[in-house]
Amino acid sequence: MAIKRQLPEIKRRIPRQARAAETVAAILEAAAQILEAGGLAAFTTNAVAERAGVSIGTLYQYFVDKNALLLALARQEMSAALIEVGRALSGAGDPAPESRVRAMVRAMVHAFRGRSRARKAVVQAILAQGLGFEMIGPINSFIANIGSVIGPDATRLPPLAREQVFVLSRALLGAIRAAVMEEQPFLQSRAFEDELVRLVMSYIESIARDAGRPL
Amino acid sequence: MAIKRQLPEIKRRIPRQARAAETVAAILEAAAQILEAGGLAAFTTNAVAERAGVSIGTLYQYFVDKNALLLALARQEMSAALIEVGRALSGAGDPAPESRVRAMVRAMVHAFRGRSRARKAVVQAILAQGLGFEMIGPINSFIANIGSVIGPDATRLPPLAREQVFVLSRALLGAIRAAVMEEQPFLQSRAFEDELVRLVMSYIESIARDAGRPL
Amino acid sequence: MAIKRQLPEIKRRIPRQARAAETVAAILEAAAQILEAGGLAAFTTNAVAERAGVSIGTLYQYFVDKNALLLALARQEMSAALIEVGRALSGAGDPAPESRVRAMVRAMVHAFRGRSRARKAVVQAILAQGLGFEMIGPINSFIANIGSVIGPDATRLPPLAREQVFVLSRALLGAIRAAVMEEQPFLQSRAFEDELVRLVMSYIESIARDAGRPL
Amino acid sequence: MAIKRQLPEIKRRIPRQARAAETVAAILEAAAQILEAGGLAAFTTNAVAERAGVSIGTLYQYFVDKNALLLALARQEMSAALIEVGRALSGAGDPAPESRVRAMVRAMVHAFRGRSRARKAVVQAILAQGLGFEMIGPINSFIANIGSVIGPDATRLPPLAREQVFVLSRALLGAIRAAVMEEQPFLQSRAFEDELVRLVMSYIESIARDAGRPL
DNA sequence: GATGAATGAGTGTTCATTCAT
DNA sequence: GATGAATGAACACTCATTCAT
Repeated sequence: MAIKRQLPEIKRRIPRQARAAETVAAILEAAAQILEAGGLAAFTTNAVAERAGVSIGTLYQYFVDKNALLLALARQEMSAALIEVGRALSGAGDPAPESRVRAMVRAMVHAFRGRSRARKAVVQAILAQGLGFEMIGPINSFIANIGSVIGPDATRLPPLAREQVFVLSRALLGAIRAAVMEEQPFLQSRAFEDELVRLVMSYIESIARDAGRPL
Repeated sequence: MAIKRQLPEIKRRIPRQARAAETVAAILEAAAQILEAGGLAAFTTNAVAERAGVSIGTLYQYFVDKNALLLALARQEMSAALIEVGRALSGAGDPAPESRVRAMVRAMVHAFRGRSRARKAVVQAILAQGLGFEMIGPINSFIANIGSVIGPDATRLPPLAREQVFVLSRALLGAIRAAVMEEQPFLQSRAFEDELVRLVMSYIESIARDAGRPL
Repeated sequence: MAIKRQLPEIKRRIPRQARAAETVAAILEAAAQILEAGGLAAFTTNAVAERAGVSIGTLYQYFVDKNALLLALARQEMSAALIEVGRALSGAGDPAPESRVRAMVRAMVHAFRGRSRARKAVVQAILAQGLGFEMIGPINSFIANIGSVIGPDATRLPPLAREQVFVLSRALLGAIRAAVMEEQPFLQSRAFEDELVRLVMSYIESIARDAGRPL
Repeated sequence: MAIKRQLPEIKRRIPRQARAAETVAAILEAAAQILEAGGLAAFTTNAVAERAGVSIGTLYQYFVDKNALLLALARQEMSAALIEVGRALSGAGDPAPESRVRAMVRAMVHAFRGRSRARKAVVQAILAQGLGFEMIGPINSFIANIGSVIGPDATRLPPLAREQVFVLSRALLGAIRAAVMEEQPFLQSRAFEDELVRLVMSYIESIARDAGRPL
């Protein structure tokens, strides 16, 4: 059994009181706003503290350094996005494969829409540190089981191979991410959604065909 | 007190002498090395000048500012990658669609391999400035005509729609980029290549099918 | 890459604590000393901070930029000089016109004596920015009413015309300034004072005569 | 007899050939243009050389350093102004004192009008170096004899005292200079000219009266 | 003589972080 | 716990000046 790599202590202290929790929330919200408004360039600890209405000293009481703040924000935003996607998928009405894929795609596009500059900056910073893996992990495992999620019991696909999970998840995320970052006007259009669905469906169908179990 | 009328020129002077050309090359090479070794964080004008073996003043004789240097590097790296891909594609022996796609995929993976951190940093910085479009433009137009490149004359596809070009190019690039950035061990494996080919082929086939011209 | 959204505020923060006020005073005093010792050429933010015994960061905590520091110093020096002149004038014993003019002239010469290089540099810098009007404003309005200040109630002059105020104030200031700048040995002599008084008195008398109300 | 203080060598070489003289002229003209367009801040040796159409090396062939260039320019501009004033005075028609003073005043205002920014910058720089005396010397001696210039033979005044010359010249110059530097709209108005004339005339008359020789 | 590529000390300014109060 | 004044290393960038060609 692999030893869990202990991540370096992120928080200086665990907030035990209601007030402390509020303070942390205020700081994170301020960080997101600053990021949204001015990008990574405007993201300074002093600016965040000021907007949060706390002193710079207080900020450092809860976050060891600037990076810890960024990481905490990244985790918060990512998990929010994942929850949204998960909810969309579990509540899908039509059980047809394509309907479920479409629901997922729509949820992802939606999740990446609001506060796009903040998310973009966070993603950028995270990637720059090579921590992308940690953050994308949940999405990864989610797509790994896409076969079972999609197919009816009879034609259920076996779990995808490592490379297949990788290619599918990164291709999908990559296309959405690029649309967000380049601020493409068609980001929320039906046509774009259609093509994303086509991307996923055709890939899965190809795998299913090769496995002798066409959907 | 630091405000100056600054004409919007990119290069400060066009190198007319052999020595100057060498200097520019040295600076660009140094920039790539610094980026490769330490990422965007280590990319300071002073560090680049020092590694290039020139004074900081000389660096500024050829690049208006730090950003211009980054842009110049980006253009250089991008065009190098594109040339590699183009060559691979034009020189493909087997005219079968899948062979050609495979050649392209292989060239792209190859192109993105060496000096990955430098390329990563460059790409990151470019995207952060919203200049992604300019840099990715050539790749875009390349994929836009993929239909005609791939199909036999009889079944030649019409040019892809804007959203289709976008989704296909970004999905493919996104998957490769992620593999590079996350330093995935399978980056150059046959399995990974196979899946990338599958991604492209299944997508194109799906379009062809919808257009009533199956490959 | 050095571009930032900068709100147009002059002071970065209003000093709320005693220590802060001391720091600001120390910086201003240091600035005056540096200017006095080496003129505008020696006036660098680093030099000022060092002489003030604070870090460069502290200096920037109280002054947005070098210019703001210069402006603050200018305001301080100017108002000090004006207060001196005002005091001299209000406290004059002899109400005879010439006595009052002499008191004013003496106060101005006195005010411009100490720390002449500092004042000179400050004035120079202010003028270079076209802010001369703002700084000289108080002196202007002071001289504008010189007629009423000087004359007995019966012969009180009407307010001077714009051009008259200008010529009289600039002529007087110009002569004093030149004596200071050229370090004329007679700066504080009685003879020099006499001639300045003559300059003002003869000008005013000429105006009074034209207005039909000889003093 | 006082030993003439040998001014530090200004020119590196005395231009002996026509071409060299042209080059020097071009550089000085370029310097004036740069100064006029962008003030002292834009006045860099490289900018001057470029506008003059010569290499920076050539500029340094004729001027030891930046300061020498500035000084040369100052001398040129000053003497041009003086010549203008002298011409105006010698060619005056009406011999009445006030007419002659008016001619002089008008010439001075005129001389300081064109290329005001350049002159302003030059004056500023000169003063900052404490070389004001050298430059204003000619003007000084000009005003010293104003008495004899003005009065008819019978009432000719004796030469003014040192302090009187100083006060009159500096007062007049100061008023004009201030109007130029503050870019006063009335600079060329008749009203302004009238007041300058009044300033000079009333001062001279006062002296004449004290000397028992009213004009 | 002329050129212009190269130099590098020096400037203004930022911002993450500390610590005395 | 909270504050915010103070710190100072680090950075981008300028420009007068030199000197090999």
